Amino acid sequence: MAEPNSATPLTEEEAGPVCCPSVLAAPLEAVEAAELARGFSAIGDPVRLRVLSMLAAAPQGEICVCDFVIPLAKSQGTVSHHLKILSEAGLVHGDRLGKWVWYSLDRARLAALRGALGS
Amino acid sequence: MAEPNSATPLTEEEAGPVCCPSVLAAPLEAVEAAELARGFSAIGDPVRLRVLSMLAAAPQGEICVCDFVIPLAKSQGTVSHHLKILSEAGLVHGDRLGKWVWYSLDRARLAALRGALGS
DNA sequence: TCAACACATCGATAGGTGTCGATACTACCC
DNA sequence: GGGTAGTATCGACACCTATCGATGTGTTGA
Repeated sequence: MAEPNSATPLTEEEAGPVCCPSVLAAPLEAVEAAELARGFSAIGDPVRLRVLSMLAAAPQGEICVCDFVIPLAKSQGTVSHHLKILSEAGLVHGDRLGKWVWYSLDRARLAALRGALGS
Repeated sequence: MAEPNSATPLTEEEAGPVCCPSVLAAPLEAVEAAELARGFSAIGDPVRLRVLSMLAAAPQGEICVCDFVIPLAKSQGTVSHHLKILSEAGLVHGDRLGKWVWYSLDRARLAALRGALGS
């Protein structure tokens, strides 16, 4: 377990300053990797991806919880659960307006995850 | 559970042809969402993100399994497990050369996932 | 042929996750 | 204030997943 490789990886300076950790820039430290992994695992679920795509396509930019239930074919509790995960990942935000909570997409956060996957 | 919204989402034609499903293009169908979710859940793990970043930064573009074990601080069996998941997601490829298996990054596949997150 | 090494696979286990139904919380309206 | 409706949370359950150690598989070299 010693013959191959052994070339030293790029240092932080060689790879440029770390603004937003990128998978392609330099070997990720465990902490950076954990942070990014939380974001990607949030979108690593088909229901949550559909939530994001529905929000992205919503003409007025936001959708209330109740209008997710039928299209997603999930119980209201399950929908709320997924929205909470997306919210904690910073991908969506919920605004209470009367009885309803309107969720909207955080495109900047999504772009940040996208940026971590390339240049 | 009926008052808000009810604006019809964009049809497939209005949103353009579907080449590679994108989260931002149009509401994802369950099948498309499941396909994308498999890719994103593959990179939704800190160990696998570190594998990808190590491969991206490798001067010769490939790393053998044995050289992941110490940096990742995981057992050889666990490393092999993660490489299999990445391989099944099409994100890495392994080439056997003698006793060693050299893994390399599939940048096109990574770019495809990146593309699904934006334009 | 046999020993040594690299890698994959297996079995077991602890912890995480998606899901539901039920319940609690919040806001509106009569 | 009480009923109604939308949302969040809880408890329970089945399933998945990350991890390890052990074992199996394939390759090299003596």
